[in-house]
Amino acid sequence: MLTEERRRTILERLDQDGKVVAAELVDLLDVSEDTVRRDLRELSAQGLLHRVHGGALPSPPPLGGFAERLALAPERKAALAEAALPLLEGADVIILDGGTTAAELARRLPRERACTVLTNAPPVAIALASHPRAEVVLLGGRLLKREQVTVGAATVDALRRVRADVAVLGVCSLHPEAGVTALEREEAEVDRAMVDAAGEVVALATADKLGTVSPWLVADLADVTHVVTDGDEAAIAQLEQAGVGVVRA
Amino acid sequence: MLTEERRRTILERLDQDGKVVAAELVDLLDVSEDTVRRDLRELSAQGLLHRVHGGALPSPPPLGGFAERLALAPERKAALAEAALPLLEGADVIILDGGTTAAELARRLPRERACTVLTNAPPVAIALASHPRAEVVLLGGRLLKREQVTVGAATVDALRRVRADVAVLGVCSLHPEAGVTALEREEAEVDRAMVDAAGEVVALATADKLGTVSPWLVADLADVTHVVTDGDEAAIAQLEQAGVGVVRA
DNA sequence: CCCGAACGTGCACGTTCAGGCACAAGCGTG
DNA sequence: CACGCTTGTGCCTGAACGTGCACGTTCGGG
Repeated sequence: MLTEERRRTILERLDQDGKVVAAELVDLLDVSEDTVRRDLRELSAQGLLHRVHGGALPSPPPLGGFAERLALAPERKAALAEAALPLLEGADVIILDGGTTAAELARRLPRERACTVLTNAPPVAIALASHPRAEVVLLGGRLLKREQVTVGAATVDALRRVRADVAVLGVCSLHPEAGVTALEREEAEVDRAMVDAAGEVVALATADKLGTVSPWLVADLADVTHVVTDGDEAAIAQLEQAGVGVVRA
Repeated sequence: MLTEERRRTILERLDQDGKVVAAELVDLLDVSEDTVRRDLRELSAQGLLHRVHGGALPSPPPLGGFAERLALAPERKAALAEAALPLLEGADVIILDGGTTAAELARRLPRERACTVLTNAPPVAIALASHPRAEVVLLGGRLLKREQVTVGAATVDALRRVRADVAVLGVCSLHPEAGVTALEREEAEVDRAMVDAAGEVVALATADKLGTVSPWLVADLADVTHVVTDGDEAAIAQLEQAGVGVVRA
């Protein structure tokens, strides 16, 4: 393994996990502890990471649009995103919803993956701007500030002109009977258009969203191909009974 | 095997695997190590790959990315943005271009200002998401990764359906005779649509952009209502002589 | 306060590099 | 055809680089 390649791997790892431990890198990279330390020292000198005893942390606190929500249970969102990746393997055209989990997924899209990603979320678009092969299409519309997604007729209209292989939704609420629901009417409209435009629908739902219901319907459970969740087995069983494929994070 | 053919193979290999190792290329191409190193050196000089000890990695995305430009002379950009604010006072509907200077302007828009802002730049949209009164409309389209703006038919089309009071362009090049020009064809197309859609046109240009010309025409100087710049008096005089209102930052 | 883990430094070894030189093949010119 | 020029290649040598090991030092939790 080339030196610089190894250092890139370290930075990638740091970006994904939010930290790196020297001892773990020894195993991962299959080099001596000395080399790891030298790498960390060098990267730190370049300002690319913040060196601490035993490992390193990201140099500037992970910058990005909505850092507040991003800080909320980041490791669970990361796990969800990671678990959802295999579901996208064959897809050429992917629709990505807004939300922090979807943004996490965008950041983790393998660099060698060539595909077209449609999204209505500026943070997702920015995350994908550094991806070397993805073609990114932003769906225009009025910006919903709290959610940082575009909504409205223009967004829905743009989705009507697309056939995607898969849509990934970071859902607000997911209930075995009520299906996928959202807090905002306009967001639900757009999400519904996404479901209609895609062949498969993947729903990302952290445990706290399972079994809850919000006012606006996005999709019946029958429209959802896979649910990716870290919920407990009871909730998962309910979903599976309803005929949905569940992926455990 | 011909020299160029061999180098092509190296690049192919690099694209495929994400890296090439000098020692492996010796076997693959059946030439001496020296020749491989010479090839790598030459390709590196052409900017087609990134040479490292023991092999090569893909050349990093051409510098001048959004994140890098952000750090470039921030105080001058802030001054320009501040100086441009009074020009927007009466405007209800504002078109904001991409670029770091425009993003700075978005951040400085007074919180009590109620207006509608149209932009094709996700970073600008995110900056405005924290603004309490601005209605933000994002123009959809394909994302130009380096510039972090959307371009293409969809973007231009959306602009055709709008009448704005003023468009603010963070210009690439501004020349007393050639007018406003841009480096990217597609960006120029969108900027031109912005100019057409707006009653007034404000161009933001740091000193280093005055007197320069880029390949793609955005607007004649006659179409520009005001230029905001921190350039020297000589350059400013030239512009004023051409009939443009100049605001000094 | 103590002890183990993490750290920096100096050193040795093998690998990789750059530049100089020689040789051969392709090329245009007289 | 002979000639010299250019280009591409391989080999050589000294220098630079990257890595692992050994040693003594510092750090931080119990």
